Amino acid sequence: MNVSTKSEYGLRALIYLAGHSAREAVPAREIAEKWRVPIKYLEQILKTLRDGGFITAQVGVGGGYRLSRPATLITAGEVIRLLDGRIAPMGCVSSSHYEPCEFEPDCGLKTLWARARAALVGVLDQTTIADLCTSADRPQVISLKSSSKR
Amino acid sequence: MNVSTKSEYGLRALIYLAGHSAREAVPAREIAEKWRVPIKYLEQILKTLRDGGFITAQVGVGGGYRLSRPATLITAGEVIRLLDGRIAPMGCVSSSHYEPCEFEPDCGLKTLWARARAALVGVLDQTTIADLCTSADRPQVISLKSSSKR
DNA sequence: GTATAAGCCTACTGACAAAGTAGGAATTGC
DNA sequence: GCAATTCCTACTTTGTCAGTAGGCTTATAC
Repeated sequence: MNVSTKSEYGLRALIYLAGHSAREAVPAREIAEKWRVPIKYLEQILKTLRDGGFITAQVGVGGGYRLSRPATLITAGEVIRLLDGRIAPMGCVSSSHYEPCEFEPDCGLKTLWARARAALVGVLDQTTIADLCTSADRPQVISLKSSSKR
Repeated sequence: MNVSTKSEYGLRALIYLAGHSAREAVPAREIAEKWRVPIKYLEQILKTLRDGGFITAQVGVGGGYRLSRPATLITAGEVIRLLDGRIAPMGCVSSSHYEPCEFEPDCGLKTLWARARAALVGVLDQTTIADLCTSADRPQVISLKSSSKR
């Protein structure tokens, strides 16, 4: 029942980006220093987030990352699914990564896992990055108008 | 976000025991065959469950295990805590295995983890072994009030 | 057109925990 | 005495997580 550091760092990075204007590119180095994460590791995570469509990257001097959607439209659940692979406690009740169980349909545990999953997903898919910013020490989220990035 | 096989096998074992009278000792071998679990591994799990007070063991010919409490009074949460160690997604929101986070109290994620934990615990601590028996193919639990929905 | 600051890409590695294996000792019933 | 059972402890295997490492590519400033 653990969340990986990937998800943790990924969410932190998004929270940090949400505290900056979408006009401003934030370099990975800055995020890494803020949260004391190894930069090379963070780079990998940011790459995944980019491939997942959460952020856009700008190469070169003065480059960096920015959110590609408003923070209100990014849920924790999406991010965790991307970085951790699955939210459900067992594969047999996962929608994104379903794996049948040997004892289906008579496995007494399926009900339990299904309820647990539903409870978890309910929270994670309903909490957005913006929600998380209000409780952090970061400056409040700057309201992002859809700046029509690619 | 995964439940270990220990918890899985442990819960299965308890479900199986719940399908038998408390007067009847069920040998580990029988449980192992039923659920196709390596018996030596199951033995370790049963030992932990015994130490945890969920079952009692009887050594010798005709011996085996039986529940030491009614199935309605054993929750999945207790069992998972015993076998897996912790339910919360992060140590910083665990009551049983609390571990402070480097960024407290300004870590924006704590709220999220706390909500996720509450949702999970709500399900796991409210589902009993008896609830799980009603959906399994095993004989119904003796004198069980059915409360499962959905 | 070169220096520099960024991201991009892929491979490798060390540590740890999960999942099992193994072997026998102790206990009990027939 | 023998067989069935639990009890106990140590060992092993395997896979994943959490990084490390090193170089490549792209963009900007001068």
